[in-house]
Amino acid sequence: MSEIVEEIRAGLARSLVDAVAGARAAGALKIEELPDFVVETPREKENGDFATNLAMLLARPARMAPRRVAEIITRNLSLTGTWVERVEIAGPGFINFYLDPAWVYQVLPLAEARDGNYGRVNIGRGEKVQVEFVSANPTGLLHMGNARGAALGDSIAAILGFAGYDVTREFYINDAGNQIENFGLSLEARYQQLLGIDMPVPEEGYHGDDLIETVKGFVTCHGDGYLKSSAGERRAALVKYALAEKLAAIRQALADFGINYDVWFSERELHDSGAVTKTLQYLNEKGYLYEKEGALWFKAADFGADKDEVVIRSNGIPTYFAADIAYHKNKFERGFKRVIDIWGADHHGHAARMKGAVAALGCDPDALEVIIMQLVRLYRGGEMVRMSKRTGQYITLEELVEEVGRDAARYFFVIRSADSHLDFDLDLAKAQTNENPVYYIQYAHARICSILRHLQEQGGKMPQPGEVDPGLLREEAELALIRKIVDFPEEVVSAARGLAPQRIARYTHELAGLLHSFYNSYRVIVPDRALCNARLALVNATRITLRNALRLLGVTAPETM
RNA sequence: GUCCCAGUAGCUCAGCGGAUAGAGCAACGGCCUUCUAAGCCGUGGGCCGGGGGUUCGAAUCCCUCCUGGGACGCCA
Repeated sequence: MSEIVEEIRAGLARSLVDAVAGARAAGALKIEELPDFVVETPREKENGDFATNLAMLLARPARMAPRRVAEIITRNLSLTGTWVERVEIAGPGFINFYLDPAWVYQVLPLAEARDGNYGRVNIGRGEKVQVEFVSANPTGLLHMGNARGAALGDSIAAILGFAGYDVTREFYINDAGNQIENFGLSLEARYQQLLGIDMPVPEEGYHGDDLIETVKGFVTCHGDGYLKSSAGERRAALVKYALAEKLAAIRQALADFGINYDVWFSERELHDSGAVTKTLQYLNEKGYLYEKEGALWFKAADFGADKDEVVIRSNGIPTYFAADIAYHKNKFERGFKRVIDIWGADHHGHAARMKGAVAALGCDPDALEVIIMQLVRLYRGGEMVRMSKRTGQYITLEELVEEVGRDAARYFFVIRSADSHLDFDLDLAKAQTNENPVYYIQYAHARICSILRHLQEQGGKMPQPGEVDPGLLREEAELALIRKIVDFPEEVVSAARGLAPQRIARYTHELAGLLHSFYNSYRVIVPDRALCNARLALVNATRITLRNALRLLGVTAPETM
């Protein structure tokens, strides 16, 4: 069974195409080709259940007034065997379709039958997509930017999966390069300090207190033995130990945040396997590299970027960019048709050059989609919480989850589009009041579960599909709720197309609102057995939809609160 | 200086080519002998930053200017 709205929409579109063809054959419309029209749901329900702009688009090519075109189309329209009861021409030339109100009732048995899969669509057709997100330096703990990226990335991946894509979640471990050098120097300084030797943490190093703890652990394992080693050996040992620890901590923090990756990809391995060198060789053979001032540059500007970028420094060490090119080559070699990277706003200059590199590799640059995520600002008590990564003064993901809870954190991070700066109000996220949208939504789910529990306590049973007559649901609040449930698969499509979890976040809030409205006006468990069954089917479908939508956001749907 | 993002109700933001621009919060007034009041109902509230253009139609697309944030490294 296909999705309800889509089926009707497709049916109407077909009828419209036939109508235009008929009118053209009869000589009533003189047009060359069919414009790209839409069948959409009007905002105002007085304008029908569906509407099309077809007549307005045909007005110019047909050299006729839009309403006149609409008349011709409607006269040629065949709607037998559809839900359409009435067609009207309105406004500047819209054709509005009014359906038999019963069309929405189909969703109740559908949602119940599909259960956890209600809302699942198949626009992806099994296409392989990779979502790479967070990819934080394994030199410290996760900060708010990482946290937002985590929530966004996981939710986008979940939505794409629900929309029929074959999704791989991937974390790129930056375990090579300059910051690892700095990391080593910082660890070394802490090591010496702990053992009574004065050595400052370098200016460019990592100043967070967490490194002191890490090194304490190292000392517990290895003692002061490395004081006598060469600096290189000492740093290597410290880095190896600390990387393993930090990575484990990051993994744990993400798992506690409800996020599990399919692949953890090491940058180090790209270097060790020779992939970086090979990729550069390839680009060089193609003539996309050149030397300047002792360094090797990639001609990014030839591929639409604003400037070229260094791939090998004059000291002979490849840059992060070089490794990233090799990484993306590897991604496409693994067969991903779409590669989605989620980066912080501070990397945005890098996006055009990376796409350029993808093009230079002979891949379609549009297959790489870079989502640039704007900054997060934390507020507490109405004041902005100041943070500095350099000094290590920042709130970590663990601390955030501990303070506001996982569900609130996940929800707040996806409520805004990635494009927008996010003001995260810690007090609001913690509030157990109606101001807090997370509780509002979860409460709707818990309320339904409470009704179902109540039913059970009274010895009642959920109705079998044959025992439900949805036609009994005629109240405004009931119809609005059903209509919203019907919309869910469409929302999934929009969210997947736009890589926009905020649409789902919004949807859950609207659906919860309609449930609360209904709940306050009508009782579900009523003596009228038939009405009771219909309403049970309604709230159960709401429960399923709410739970499925929340799952896409990584937010739990509690049964009691 | 160049590039990116944003500018819509008092505040935080949706809407991104369609009909009378929406939601939450805040403000004000109501609703619990009821399946959870962490809830509901009602009331106000807007030159969609300014100016041009494209279009039958613009908050939405184009140009330009203004304001705020960010990026412009042989860091990642």
